[in-house]
Amino acid sequence: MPEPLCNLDSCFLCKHCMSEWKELIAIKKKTLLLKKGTLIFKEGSPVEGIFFLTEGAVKVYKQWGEERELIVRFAKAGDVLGHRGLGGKNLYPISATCLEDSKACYIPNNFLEATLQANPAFTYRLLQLYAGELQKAEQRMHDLALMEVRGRIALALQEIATLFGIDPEGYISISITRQDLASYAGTTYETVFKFFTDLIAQQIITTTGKRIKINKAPALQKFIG
Amino acid sequence: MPEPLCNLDSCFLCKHCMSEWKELIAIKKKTLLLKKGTLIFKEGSPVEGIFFLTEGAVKVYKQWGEERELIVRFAKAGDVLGHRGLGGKNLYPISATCLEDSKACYIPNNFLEATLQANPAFTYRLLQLYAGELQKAEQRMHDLALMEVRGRIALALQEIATLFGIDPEGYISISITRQDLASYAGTTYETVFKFFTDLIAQQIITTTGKRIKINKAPALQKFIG
DNA sequence: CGAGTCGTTGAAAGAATTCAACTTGTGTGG
DNA sequence: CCACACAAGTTGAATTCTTTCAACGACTCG
Repeated sequence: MPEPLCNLDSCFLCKHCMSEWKELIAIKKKTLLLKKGTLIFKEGSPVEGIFFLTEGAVKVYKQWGEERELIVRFAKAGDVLGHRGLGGKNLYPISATCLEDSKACYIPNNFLEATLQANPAFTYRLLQLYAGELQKAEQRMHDLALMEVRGRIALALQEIATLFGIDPEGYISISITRQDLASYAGTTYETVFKFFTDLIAQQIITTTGKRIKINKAPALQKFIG
Repeated sequence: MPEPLCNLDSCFLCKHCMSEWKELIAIKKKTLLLKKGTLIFKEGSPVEGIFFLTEGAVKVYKQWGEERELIVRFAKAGDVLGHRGLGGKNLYPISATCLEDSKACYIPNNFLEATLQANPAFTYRLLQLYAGELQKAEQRMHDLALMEVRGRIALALQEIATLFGIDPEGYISISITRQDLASYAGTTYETVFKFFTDLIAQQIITTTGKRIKINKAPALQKFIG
């Protein structure tokens, strides 16, 4: 069996899609380069395949009216994108936009379905992935419905720090706007702002430009618990 | 091929699990009878199988503290229960309780996994089911986060009417407490109450005991739009 | 240099929850 | 059959929290 084509531990594709290796090489070689801000797919457009993100960061969100949006989740290297389109109407129920420069493999539906048939283990693994995402989605549903705003913002910070990690200086390894944070926590820009002012005053967090550092995780936790 | 064992059009099991028919008959014969109010499974307990609901109605919910809960979804005849436990830690992330007398088939994990291996079509179909539920979960996440309370209550009424149908007299075919409605809409009992008072005053809905009838669907829709 | 946008802050308005009181209904024991 | 107690249903008022609005300052781009 050939070596995996990327060094990513979490590359779903390399780890679980061994059966169609030749085609996989072809797909890997056509890795898409996506600039920060690129719209990968848009709510309502037809689904023709799914994406495996191999590098970067992406926000997955739903829009409401012209102004408001809810960020459903963030995706990082190793995550799968657009797989919700599989069942039903074959229209993307959500949009996805790059938060940083990113790389992704695009798997057209016909190849995906061939793989699903030829490789039951892959299908089963994908099933588990879905089950996990369902759990996360329902947890998040719960958080958005029952927690109060400041708790949701604190939780958002914590989750983003865990997901994208922190750099050697202690800053969260992704630059995220207050607007995106608000969209993730299901609140408004100003509310995030005022809460940040509080957090900074209490030295629970520090900001340098758009970089955020969590100084006192336990204090942050208190807003969540 | 033998005839299906239940007349349910939407019985996922009969429609998609043809490969292990003998065992299926055995399972079908052991259909569980569940009285109204029965706790089918509880958050945090180990997953040993999944349920196919063949009759009745079930609420699937998460608890928070001792008092509050969020109803994640309702399940009716034909729906699958407990399948979120598949991936990960093998602990139920949610609880499920019967809203009415119900019937369900229980599929132990070992039989389920044998079926998944022997019957790729079944696995694929399950995958699509998951994708559909993910879409619904994310839509609901969006609704809970961005809509205001009265809109969420109106939407809850609409969804429940669609899901469980209406009887010949026009009443929603399930008796649901205001508390459950509040738990589904992510709000409090009293708020549902006050909104109901409004709706009844405007003759948008009528109630007789615990039965609810929607008289003016368009007027209800206005709170949602 | 000016205009405009973005970031920041305070004050007011609005919405929902909480609290508390009151009413209705139900079941039990006399 | 009645009286009482307790639980459930119902309503109003006040508090709390969040959003919205509006204004100000800073920074950027033309």
